[in-house]
Amino acid sequence: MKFNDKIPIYYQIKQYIYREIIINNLQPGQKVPAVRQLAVTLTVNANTIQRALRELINEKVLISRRGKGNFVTTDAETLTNLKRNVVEDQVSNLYDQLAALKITPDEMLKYLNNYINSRKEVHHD
Amino acid sequence: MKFNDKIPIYYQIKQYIYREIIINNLQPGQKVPAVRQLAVTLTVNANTIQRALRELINEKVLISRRGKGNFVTTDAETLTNLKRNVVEDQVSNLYDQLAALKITPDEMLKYLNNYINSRKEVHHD
DNA sequence: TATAGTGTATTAGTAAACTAAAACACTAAT
DNA sequence: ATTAGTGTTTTAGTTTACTAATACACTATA
Repeated sequence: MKFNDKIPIYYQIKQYIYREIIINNLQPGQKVPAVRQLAVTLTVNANTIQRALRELINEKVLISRRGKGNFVTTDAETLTNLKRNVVEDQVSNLYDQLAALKITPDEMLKYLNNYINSRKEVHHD
Repeated sequence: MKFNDKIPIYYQIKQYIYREIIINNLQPGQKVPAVRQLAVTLTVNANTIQRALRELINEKVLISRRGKGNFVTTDAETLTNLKRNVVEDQVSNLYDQLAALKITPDEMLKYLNNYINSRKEVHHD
């Protein structure tokens, strides 16, 4: 996996697992790959995986069962909040960044429409 | 200044100076505050400021004159590219992040319209 | 020429992230 | 009981970012 060297790897792994849950590659109650397996797959040290998982467990997104594995929560509220928070954090972050460039909301909408529509045209695959 | 502890401070300072130039708080040819002054203003070490400035100088966004100061470039192309790149990087980054969540372009537009319009209503100041 | 204000470079020490290797705790299956 | 597969913890060493303090190079000016 390709990581951004400006952001801690463990943090990017957290976000990766958020995404896998949100798009249902990891379903509620499903077992997450073993720590050592993830370390191989993502080509990082097992301790770095463990650090990401520890935080996800603290956040109740994953449930740890010693000797068995780590499992995606089945709590509906946690899962709902997860998707909402991840999307909203990214959108609000963009909004704040563009606002800091003194771009008005109307200009943002115009620009985003142009950008996204141009990407749609390109995506004729 | 408040920094994101997940991203190197020198890198956030680069982005801060990009912004100051884009919104014309720092105009073409204008002198940037002195290294030691910026260190005080942003409450970081002077070496950290210097590292950010070094990269900006390498990128030709700033021009260094020893004994005099650092100055914003007057090169029109560099300045034009600066604004275009900063905005486009942020927008394309959001697009990619939302696409990774399997959100379609149409859904993005719908969501962004809702979000930005809701922010407009709030901003009755 | 001396001084103050610049940018630049060097040396040293600290903290966080990452890697590596090993040990420990628990579970399931043979 | 033993073994393999899990999660968890610990100890150690490296690298990067950051801070701190100092010195050096250049410019303008009193």
